[in-house]
Amino acid sequence: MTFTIDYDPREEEQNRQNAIYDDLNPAQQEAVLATDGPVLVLAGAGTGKTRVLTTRLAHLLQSNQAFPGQILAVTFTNKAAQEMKQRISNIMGGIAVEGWWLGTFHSLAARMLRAHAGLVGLDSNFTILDADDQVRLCKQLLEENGIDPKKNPPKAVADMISSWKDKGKIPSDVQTNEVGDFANGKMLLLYMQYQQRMKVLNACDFGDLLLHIITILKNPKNSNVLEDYHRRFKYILVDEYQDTNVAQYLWLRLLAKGSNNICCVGDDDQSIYGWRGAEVDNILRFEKDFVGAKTVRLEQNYRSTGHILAAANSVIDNNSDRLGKQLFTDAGDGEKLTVRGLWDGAAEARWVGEEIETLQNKGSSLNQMAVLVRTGFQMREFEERFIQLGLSYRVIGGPRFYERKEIRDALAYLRVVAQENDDLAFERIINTPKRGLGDSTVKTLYQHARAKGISLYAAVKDLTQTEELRPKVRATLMKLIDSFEHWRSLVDTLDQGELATIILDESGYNDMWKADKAPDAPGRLENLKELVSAMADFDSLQQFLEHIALVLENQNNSEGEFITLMTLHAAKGLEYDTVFLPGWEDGLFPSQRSMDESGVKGLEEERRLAYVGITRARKKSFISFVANRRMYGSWVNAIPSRFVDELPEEHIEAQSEMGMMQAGRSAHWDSSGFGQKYQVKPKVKTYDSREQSTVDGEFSSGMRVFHDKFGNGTIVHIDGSKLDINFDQVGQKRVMDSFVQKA
DNA sequence: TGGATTCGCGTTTTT
DNA sequence: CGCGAATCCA
Repeated sequence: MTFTIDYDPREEEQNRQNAIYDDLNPAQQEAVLATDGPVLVLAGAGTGKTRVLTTRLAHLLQSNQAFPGQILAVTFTNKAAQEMKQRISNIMGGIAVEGWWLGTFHSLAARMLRAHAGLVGLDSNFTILDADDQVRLCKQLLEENGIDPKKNPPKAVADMISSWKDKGKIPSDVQTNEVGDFANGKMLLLYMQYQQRMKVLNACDFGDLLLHIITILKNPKNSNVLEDYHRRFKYILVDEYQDTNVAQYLWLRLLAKGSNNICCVGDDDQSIYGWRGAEVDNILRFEKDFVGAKTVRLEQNYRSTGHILAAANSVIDNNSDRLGKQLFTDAGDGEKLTVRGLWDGAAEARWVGEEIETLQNKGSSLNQMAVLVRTGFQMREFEERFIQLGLSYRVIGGPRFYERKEIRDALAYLRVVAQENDDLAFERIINTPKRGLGDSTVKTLYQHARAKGISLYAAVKDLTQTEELRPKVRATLMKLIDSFEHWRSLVDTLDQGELATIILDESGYNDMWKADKAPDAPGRLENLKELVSAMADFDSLQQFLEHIALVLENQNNSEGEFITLMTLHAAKGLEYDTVFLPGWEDGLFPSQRSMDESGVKGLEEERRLAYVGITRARKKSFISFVANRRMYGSWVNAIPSRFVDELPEEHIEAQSEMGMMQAGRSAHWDSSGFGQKYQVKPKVKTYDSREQSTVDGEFSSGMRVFHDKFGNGTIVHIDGSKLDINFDQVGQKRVMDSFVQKA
């Protein structure tokens, strides 16, 4: 494999600096130079992790300890991989480098699996299914097994299967006590059926990429394959090690057994992917599994100023489950964090907008600012405000290009061309655009396919040879098959962009949108054009399909100045001068769901997320929370996050808008500011109809308030009970009477 | 079969 | 509130 990187001589000097070891502190040097044997680098936020890993790689090459292709460098995100490639290429003088093994777990595993697909009963041109395909497949399986998809959501089934795969478990590895009574206790059966279907579809999901390759490498029959990789990889480097799951760990361990030269860099305090199967325990296991492992700690933070680091340290200190690091900085105190309470989300967005403009007026660049939210829906309010203010912004991790309906449809056509067994893709477009093939036809086709154990596409071919279908339907299907055969014959002669254009025209898909008078139809046609031009960058159709399945990137960011808007998860590994952290309300952040599902563990992971958020800032962090947040079109009364309480006063500058917060005799903010320590407990009087008496209570997070258009007659749910509430809203003040309606 | 309309429910986080 | 899915009607 070859990749070429644009070489910018202006960057050369700066990038060469990355290779100068004298410039590193002693701990960093140790991590770079200890090339023999296993090394675990426990590195805090902003301690130069990436730099150490990159320098180590460069050092291995420059000292001729390894050639390109002998180093396996695994990153967590594709972006990190690109960055690493860029930096190393610059260090090495911008040459094209042959034989690189650098990328995410999934892309590297996919590459390995293509080479050995036959060993697990797949063709090397297997399709990679995305999350949506997985869910649809699960739904089909539920229906086939007569399990109610309403009680047992297909998404939950897919999640459960994925979590087994994350743990490196094939169906026979699953213990009976792991199954539970979900899906009528048939989860294991569903998992087996799911895997069978994947073989028929000649497909893999994300988890399979790793799982299959582990299965292959573990099997003594394939010892030659494993030995081959052992010979090949002299050094293994892993970034963001705290986020590896068990499957990834097993994969690494198998590959590292050869040379025993493995270097993992991670920070247990930044482990934020537990919900996806990441295990911090992998760090602990490392020292047990790789005997004689050297552990290096990086504790000097070069990113943030004193107050920011102290606040972050103090928050993370509330976690009990830590390996323990104490970060320090020489950068001076800098500015205190600003903590602000506001009335509602709109006010919060207005305030953030003001602060941004103030910073801009002082000469700060938008490129050095970011707004980091807990969940995606929080973004909307900021976008609206930024548009009003004319602030350029960019959203990372929002609705993705490749998840748009029109793009997925177009891809489905291409997938069927590339691989005719891809039932999920075929089903998606069999009647798109409308061809008069309805549910009942598809059902007949599926019945035939199931009965004969063949794919949907093959079933169509079969049935069009018989008299079973209505003549009109039969003719339509024959035409469709002919089209696909035709397009497939063009794969080798046309480039994939041209092919896509032909398919979109001949299938009538473009026409469908041209005829559509919906306001978003022209935009969809634009997106399709964009898709075609994006395809030009790839060597083959299959390569393109694999790229989009694994590398779900957003459109590349244009030139100019933008403030970045993204989730805390997406902010991993990034840094900005100024960071805004809105929505610090209990239930939102920490997320209620995380706490309900995982208890203290969940809470600690949320706290690590807070730690990640604060430590993204070099110079200044703004934290905010609101009293009222709109969710699902109704209002939720919120109380400040417990993480706000955990910020030490000496590092904080607290602001409040008490005039706005004061609220009659019920829901109110403590007028002494943030109460004892920022905590604010709105109070509510309730009338309990069973007790026939009035009770004083506190608003808790998660209570839902449904306003009618007058602001009255609203309902609050607490643990299933309902309250009717009357609001008198005068200006910003509100008075609330409540009584229990039903318990 | 397809279009129109109502219904019901959701929002963590993502490779 | 807003979207996809189920349901209803031509």
